[in-house]
Order: sequence, then structure tokens, then C-alpha cells
Amino acid sequence: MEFGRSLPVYAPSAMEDILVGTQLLRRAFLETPSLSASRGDVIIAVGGTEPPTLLIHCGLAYRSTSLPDGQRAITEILLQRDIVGAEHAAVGQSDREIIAASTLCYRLLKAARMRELMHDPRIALRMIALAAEARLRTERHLTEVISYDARGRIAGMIYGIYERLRHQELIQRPTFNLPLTQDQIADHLGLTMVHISRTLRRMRDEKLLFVYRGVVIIHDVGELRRAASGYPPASARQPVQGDREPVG
Amino acid sequence: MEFGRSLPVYAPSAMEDILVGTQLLRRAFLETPSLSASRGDVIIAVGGTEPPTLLIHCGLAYRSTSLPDGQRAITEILLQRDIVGAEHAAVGQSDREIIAASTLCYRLLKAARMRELMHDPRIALRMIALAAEARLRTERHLTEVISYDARGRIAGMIYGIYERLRHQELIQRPTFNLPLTQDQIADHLGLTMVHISRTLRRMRDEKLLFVYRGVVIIHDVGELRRAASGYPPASARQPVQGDREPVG
DNA sequence: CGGCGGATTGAAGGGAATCAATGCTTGTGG
DNA sequence: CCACAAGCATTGATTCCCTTCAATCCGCCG
Repeated sequence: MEFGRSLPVYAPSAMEDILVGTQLLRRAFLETPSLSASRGDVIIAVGGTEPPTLLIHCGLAYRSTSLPDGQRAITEILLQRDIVGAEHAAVGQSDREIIAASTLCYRLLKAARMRELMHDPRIALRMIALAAEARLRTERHLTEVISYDARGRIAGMIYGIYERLRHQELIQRPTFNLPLTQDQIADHLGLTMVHISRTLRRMRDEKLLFVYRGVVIIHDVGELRRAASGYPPASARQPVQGDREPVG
Repeated sequence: MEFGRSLPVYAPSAMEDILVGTQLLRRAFLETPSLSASRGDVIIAVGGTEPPTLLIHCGLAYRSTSLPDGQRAITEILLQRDIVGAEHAAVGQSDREIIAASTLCYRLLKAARMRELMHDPRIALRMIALAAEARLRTERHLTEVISYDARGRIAGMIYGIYERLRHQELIQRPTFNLPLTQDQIADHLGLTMVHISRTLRRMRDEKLLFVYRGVVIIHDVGELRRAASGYPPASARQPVQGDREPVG
């Protein structure tokens, strides 16, 4: 299987159990009160013992860490319906914090309760699956940061979010809200805000996508997918007649 | 908790169960035949359905993926006693392959057997813990690649491996074997072999560490740890009296 | 209005990539 | 026993993507 943007595939013989586990876990979440937070609020702090597991109902959050020199690294973008930190059932503390990027509604499940629920092997399987999904996303992101330039990384990020939203049937068209500042995007992709701004501008000129004030419009999904696989822009591939100049 | 190199902490109330689960899982592995592979062999290929879980007895392996343009990204370094792919119990296929970096002895546990074992909640908890550890390592690596320059990345990698080996009590002194070529290190850190070579040379001149033909000797563990936290070399800091590190 | 967070744009500099040549081991075969 | 090739590592010269520094602009809100 080539490195692609496809979503994780469950083991066929585990599928049924996982689906039941998904339901059961969701039900457990729904027994807890619905909470809300506003932009910038810390949902799960570092240092707390036995951090809970988080279900996001609406809004966007991110997982980040602060380095000694003051730099921030955003390791994961968290969307609606994501369940975050299933592994907190086993790990006593996290060195990442989870922060609301927009107004957020969510629910929390205590670590102890998670361990209780895990006595049902179907829920345990679901938790493994959740951990595997998160891992897959992180590894993909890592691969992009290791291998791609700014254009490829941005394409990978936007296309990945697009696919996740589409898979959840949260959007039909290639347009969505992305309440992240360019500074946050930069800390996610390992670039500077200045360079994000420039690269977004070039991608807009390329008629690939449009990002402005928290709104994303993908103009050319196919080309974005290619870019997210590391391919350079068409104009840079072949100096065919009628092609545009290489951008400076 | 600051971003550091410390190893994961288990939830106190889960500790006992996890330890039992560790034993049980190890026992299950020992019921399978011991296998061996030589340098370059593919242990777990991409595309195979229901890939097994892997226990490494001796030697070193890595997890990698190939991009359409032929580039390779090595996302994880796997050491002795590591259990790899616990999440394969739930995920039907992996888009990463696992390759022996040296002569390797290992055992495999089928996904179906993993799911059976998971009916014991203690083993399930152990599997979650394993997934969490792997995730932690990957996130740390991601953070380093996002935030650090070549020197910091190399320091992070070497110091991380040193800590893992030490924690397993596989080494006492700051010296170990690392059967990776500079090309492989480059594909792990998102740099080129040429630049790895140059940077290792500079770090050797700095009397920080020595890497030659698969042997690592850390000369200054304290300074390496600092470097692995993103601090620049002492010589680059202001030689002003009482100068303090960049503030967090 | 004034201030502020966020975004844009320009100019200059640096870290890493690329291109290219050379050296060093190791293993193989004549 | 030496020649030779292959894989890996080193080093220099040049190029380029991205950072840094700095100025400006825009929309928002007290």
C-alpha cells in the first residue's frame, strides 16, 4: 500500500466488535455532562495526574507542547467527534496540553471509568483502534514534516482535515472552517508564520486553495491531493508552452 | 511537566494490572517460535492483511515508509525488548514496513491471538500502555523535527536511545551500538546524509559525542541532554557572566 | 480614536540541500 | 595476494528554501 491519505482500515474479523465498542463508548460519554470552553482555554493541562479522555462535540482543539526556549509545537489537530487520549487509561500523565482553538463543546470521561469500561473487550478493542488512528495521523504528519517542503506540508494538512471531515460526513463540499491562526499552523508544520503566509499566497495564485480568516476553500481537490503526496506544482514539472513562470 | 526526555509514567491505580499484563503478554510471546532475520530484511511488509505484533529480542529494526517520489521516511527506531504493532489487533493493515537494521532475533504474535489475549483486561491495559509509549516517542520525535535544527535533532535521537537502553538496563555506560547508516539517520531526522556527516563532525569537535561505524560514545551526557532539549552549544551562547538560558 | 492581534510584504542572511569529487572498508574473484 | 567493485562516509563549492528582521496594513473592539 502506497503512502496515501486513505483512512485506517479495521481488521475484518475485528470490525463487528469495534462497531459495538464504538457505540458503548459513545453511550458512556453521553452519561457525562456536556461542557464548553472558549478559544484559548486549556482543556487538559500538563502535569495533572490521571488525565481524562475527551470527546469533542463541536469546535476545534489542538494538542501542543511548549519547549524550554518558549517555542510551541502543535502535534495534532482535533476535530469534531474526535476522541482524544484514550491511552490516558494507562498513562498517568501527559506532557502535552489540549487547547481549544475555537468555542468548544465537549465531554470528559475519567481515566478510572475508562479502565472500568475496558473490561468489555469490545470497548478495549475500540480504544486500541482509537490509539491506532491517532498514531496513524501523527506518523503521517511526521512523514510530511520530514519529507515535504512548505507547499507539501500545507497541502497535507488541509487535505487531511478535508478527508477527516468528509469521512465523518460533516461536509459535502470542499469548504470548511479552520479556526487556526497562521501562527498556529506554522507551529504545527514546523515553519514560520511569515512563510505560511507567503506559501498560502502562492497556492492561492496557483488556484489550488483559498484560506482567509478561518475559512478554507479548496479549488482543485485533485491537485491538492497530488500536492499532499509530495508532488510539485504542475507549473514546475514541465516547461510546457503556455505554462506559467516558475514562482519566485 | 516540561518537555523532557523522561519515560512514560503509568497511572498509579493501573500499575499493578499493567505489570501483570506485561508478564502475561511476554509469556504468550514465548510460546511462539523464535525467528531471525539479517540486515535489510523486511519483517512486516506493507499491504499484508492483519499484520502480527512483533517482539524484538536482539538487534535493531526500524519502521519506515516510502513516498511516491522514492524518498524514504523512517518514523521509528525499534530496540531490543520493544513490542511493536500492538495496535495491529484492531487495524487491518499498516502503511509502514518494519525492516531489520542489523541481525535480528524476534517473535511474532498473530493479530487474532492478540485479540484473544485482549479478553484479559490486564493484557488489554498493557496493550494500551504499549500504544501510548509508542505514541509518546513518535510525538517527541515529531516535536524535535518541527522545532530543532540538525544538532538538536541528532542529540534528541541519540539521547532518546540512550535513555531507552539505560531504562531497560541494557547498558550501564554512555556507549552503545547503533547499526544505522548515516543515510538511515538522515531519513529519520528529515535531513540529508551529507548534513548528518557534517553535523556529527561538529559535535565530535565539540567533544559532545562520537559516532563511528555503528558505535556511539557519549562524551558529555549532561550537555547532550541540554542539546536534546533544544539548547544551542555552549560556545554559541553569550559568554556573559551569569547568562541564563532562553526563558520559557 | 487608538491600540492590538493577526496578516502581508520586502530585504537580507543562514542553515541545509544539491552537486560533485575523493577516501575508506569490506567482500569477492581472479 | 592483489585488484576491483560496492557501500558508506567525508569534504568542498554552490544554490535555494526558509528564517529573521522590519515595516505596513487590516479588521476589530474597548
